[in-house]
This record gives sequence, C-alpha cells and structure tokens, in this order.
Amino acid sequence: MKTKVFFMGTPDFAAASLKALIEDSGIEVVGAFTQPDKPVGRKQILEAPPVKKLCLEHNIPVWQPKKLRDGTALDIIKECAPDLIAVVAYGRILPDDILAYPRLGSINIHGSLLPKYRGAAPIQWAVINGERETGVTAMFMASELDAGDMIAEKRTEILPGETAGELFERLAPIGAELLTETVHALAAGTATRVPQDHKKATFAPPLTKEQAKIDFSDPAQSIVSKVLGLNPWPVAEFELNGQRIKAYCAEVSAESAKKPTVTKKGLLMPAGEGTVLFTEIQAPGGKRMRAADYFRGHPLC
RNA sequence: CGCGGGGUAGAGCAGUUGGUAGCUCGUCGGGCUCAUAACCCGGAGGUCGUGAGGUUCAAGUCCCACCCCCGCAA
Repeated sequence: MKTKVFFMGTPDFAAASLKALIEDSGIEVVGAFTQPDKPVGRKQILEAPPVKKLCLEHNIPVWQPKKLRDGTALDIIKECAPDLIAVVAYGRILPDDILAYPRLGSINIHGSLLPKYRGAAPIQWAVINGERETGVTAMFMASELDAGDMIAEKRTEILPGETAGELFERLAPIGAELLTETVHALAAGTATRVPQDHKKATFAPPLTKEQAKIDFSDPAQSIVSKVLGLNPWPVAEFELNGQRIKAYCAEVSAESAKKPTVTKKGLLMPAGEGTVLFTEIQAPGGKRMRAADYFRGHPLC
C-alpha cells in the first residue's frame, strides 16, 4: 500500500523534494498545490513555477489556488484523499483545517536547524550571519510559522566562500532525502516528535533590496558573509566612482588596503575591520564577471 | 509596445566632427634573474552581432530591420 502524499511547494528547492517523492516506489503523489504563475523576466512573461512544471511532466494533478481559506482548497485536498500533506517552500501559510485533515498529519521541510531561523529565508540568513553549520528540519506543521514539533533533521557544514545559492542547491537534495525518510517513518509509525525550544527561536525574515547596500564601516568578515548570503538575490552592492557595482563573490583579504585598489585577484576595499577582496562583480548594463576582468577595461582613476 | 545599457582580437574595454582599428590582460618566441603573478624585446590573433540592406568617393563610426546579452522594474 503506497502512502498517498499531497504536495505543496513552489521553487526549485521544493521541486527537488517532489521529485524524490515521485521516484519513491512506496509513495504516491496524489496532487499538488503551487503558487500561481507569475510574470517573470524583462518582458513580464508568465512563467510556471518549477513544481508546476514537474507535475505536468508526471501527470500529477496540480492547482494554483489564490485563496486557501474559502473552503475550495480543502475540498480539492479531500478529493485526493491523501494520507499526509508535505509542504516544502510553498510560500503561504496554511489554515488549520487543512493542516488537520490528513490522517498522518501535515509536515514541512524547513531549511534550517530549528528552532533557529524560522521564516522565509533561513538559508540566506544562515550565510549572512556567518554560521558554520546549518541543515534541514522535518516538522509537523503548527498554526504558528515554523514552530511545530520536530521529527528529524540533517546537518551540513557551510563551506567557506559558499553562496546562499550554492547552499540552496546542496540543501535541496538533502531536504528531499529527509522528506522521503520522514514520510516512510510516519507511515511505519516510527516517527519521533520533539517540541521546539521556543525560547531559542530566531527568525529569518524575507530579504529585501534595502539591505543590499554594503556598509564599509562593517568588519570585512560581515561584509563577505553578506555578499555571499545575498547571492543570487537581491545581491549586495556598493558605489565606486559613481557606478553602482553589484558584488557576487568576496573574501576577506590577507592584504590590506587604505583605499580601493585593484590587484590580480580583484578589487580590494578597506572595511571597518580588515580588507575585503571582491572577486566577482557586475556593473549596470554589464555582465557578471571576474573583478579582475572588469578592471582591465575600467581602470580606477 | 514598461524604462534603460550593450554586442570591436582568447578576456575586459577605447575608438574623437565617417577615411580599412587601438589599450590592458592572456597567449607564443626570445632575454634578464637563485627565483617570480616581476621586468625587457619581439610575434600571432579582428569578415568591428546579423542583413553581399540604405546613405556616401569612403562606415566600427550615420539610417533601417532582425538576433543575442545585461541593469531597473516585477
């Protein structure tokens, strides 16, 4: 008897989990919710989220409800008769009646080691704050955001120089593995349930463009963590000779500089404490490129 | 038709009021050095996005069309 799972998720990170469920012979994905198509790109072209694409490829019924609280969403789920609901980066808060419906419960895979970094951007904040370790946590969903009882977690080191985007890609399959394991554990009745220590909870709110600006009075290490955590979005930036420069990759430099300096490795910028070496940047209208390349054609005055 | 920048040697750029192209780096050869991402000398490498389009004695440089890349905005 296959475990029937109703899936909810939106971006690539979620699609990785969905794919794992689809490929698991003991699991049947009976339906899915994902966010409505959104205009993306320069010309506002409507594009389907990764989860929707995957569903279409595998003939899994998929809906993109705008409202979850008018009853129709719950009706759809009832029709699919899932044993449990699995949510991965769906981007919406689910009403209690939906959470309570499946007999095995509603679970969520979250990109942090709870109770730390509850919220929308756990992976990015872990990088921004210079954490050395992070992971994914499986939990039962509660009405309060990311506050449900924990089932299991998987840990991983944050590598030096790793960007949030890279960490995302590395965490996606780990989360997928955790999800399938958790589904099987629930089906077998062997899943554990541990309440979070709510006093230790921290939060990871959505990133905004306002925080993209680099403050060079910060320590070099903080600036580097910020650059890495804000890549690929919204991307840290700073001004140089009146040009707005986006910073994709940076590291703390062993060399020191008192003013902006170009070297073979990139651009050195003095910080509040230490010196930052920008290695990958992008100017308006230009492509993203190695800092050393950029300054070959744009020498500092 | 959302706003805007750009497509010139392997890479990043410059190219003035139109007259067949330069710079930095890399690369190749040679030299110097205990040594080097250092320095010196020399060389190779470009149908200037596409359209055997328009204007012109002459177009990278002006006009037209198309393709591609990118920033903003979402």
